[in-house]
Amino acid sequence: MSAVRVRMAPSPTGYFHVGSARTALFNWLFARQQGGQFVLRIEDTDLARNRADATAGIERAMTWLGLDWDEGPYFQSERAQLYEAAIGRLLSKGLLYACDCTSQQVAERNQAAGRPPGYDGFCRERGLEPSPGRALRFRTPHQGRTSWADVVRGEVSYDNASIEDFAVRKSNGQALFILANVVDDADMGITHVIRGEDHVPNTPKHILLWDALGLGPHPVFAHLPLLVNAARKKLSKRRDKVALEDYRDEGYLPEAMFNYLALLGWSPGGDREILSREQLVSEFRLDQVKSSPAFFDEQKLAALNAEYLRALSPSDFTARASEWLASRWSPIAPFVQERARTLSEVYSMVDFLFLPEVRTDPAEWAKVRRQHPAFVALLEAASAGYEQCEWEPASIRQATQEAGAAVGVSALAKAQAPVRLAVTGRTVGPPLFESLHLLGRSRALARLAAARERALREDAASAASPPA
RNA sequence: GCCCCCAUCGUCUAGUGGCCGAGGACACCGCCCUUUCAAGGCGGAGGCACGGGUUCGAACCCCGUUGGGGGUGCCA
Repeated sequence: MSAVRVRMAPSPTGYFHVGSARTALFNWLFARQQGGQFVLRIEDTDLARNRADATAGIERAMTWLGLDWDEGPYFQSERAQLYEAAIGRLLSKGLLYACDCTSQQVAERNQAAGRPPGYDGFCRERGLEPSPGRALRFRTPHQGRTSWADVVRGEVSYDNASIEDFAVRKSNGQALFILANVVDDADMGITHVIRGEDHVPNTPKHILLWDALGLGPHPVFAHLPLLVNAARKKLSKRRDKVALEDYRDEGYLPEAMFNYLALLGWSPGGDREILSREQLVSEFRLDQVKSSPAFFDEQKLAALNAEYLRALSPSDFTARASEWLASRWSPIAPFVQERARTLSEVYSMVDFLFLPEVRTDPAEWAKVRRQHPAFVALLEAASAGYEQCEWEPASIRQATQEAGAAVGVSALAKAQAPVRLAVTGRTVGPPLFESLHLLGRSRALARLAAARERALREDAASAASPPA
């Protein structure tokens, strides 16, 4: 009886997707309940899209959720020799062949022949020598079927003839995910591969490679249902709010998120929904996970979060809320410290970070408008610059300076005043560029637009009824 | 196009052949409580995609249809 070993294998894309969080959670629950190990492995075979700071983000997010790992993180980028050894073995068995087709050539041949997309096996019998500049492809068998008993979906089966000769090594010599994944799962003794449904089509390839490498019995596969948006499409970074840290920043409690995620695709049965971490560990059943996609419903998450909030003692609630509040403004705390004479003044210097819309003193508004004839033009120029620039204090400063110059305001100080009023509602406060940075681009732009409209409305009104 | 998968209220789900005249939760509506708003209590509307089988009996099993999704990269 071998102990359960599962793994979470994210690619370092710069943020931790809620779908990844759910996958990580189910792996973690299964490992903890079975008394097994949970391994963290970073799938960074594609150096081109690797982000140096991404791993830290993944670790931070998992730690926030309370998912601790027993081993790792391992990095595929440091394990290339292992993949090379596996490639050597496959090569010696004649299971790999070199290919110098470009994807464009493949596409053109397919189109010309009226074939569906996918590699056409052009080099399969050409006998090309493996060499730099040539990719290596797996010689997929043309007969037979590849199937497995998926823990959540039951028997899944593919006709081998429908599986293309997929690449395992790029022409630049780098091993591909599909190969690295199999080699690592074997090397790390992974017993259960629990991952998203989007990996189902990869699974027959994994099994084929696994067997070709003679790695013994393959792991048990469990493909979790996808998390979808309101349109029932896979959650994606472009369309949807998918970064776990965004939910954290908006004040969701990790224990509520933990509980909610556990309910996506699984249920304890009966009427219960609020379950502690311990209850989830003991009651979770991998083989009861549903196979249909689940909508990530923030409204329901919020309701659950509210229940967790109410369940806190008043002192715990105060502590958690204070901690969150502090985390929101602490990046500019040193600047506030220099300017505040009393603690009570701190509030008026940071309130713009918390208010949904700025509150502007009418007298200050009037004063700034009087002193800055180019008010509207400046806001417009600043908005245009802010949309383009990198969202860092130095770049924001430069964009502001350029916006000022564009409307004939050469002094940076003069260019700042209208922006500050629009964005913070005040004429004094912590340094503007740090404040903007912390506020975030979208909120900053929205406030600039609101102030501009207000000014235009006033101008229109005064033009309609000129003062006597 | 081809391959694979999925299908219970708007949403997350309970349901594994009789306990289902289908239960809970979120959202929605109404009432109560209440100085307000929440919270809480009570009630309401709302679903087994469709068609064939199998069976004494089907939300549950089988087949088909329809609808939806995933994949189809020298990405992961």
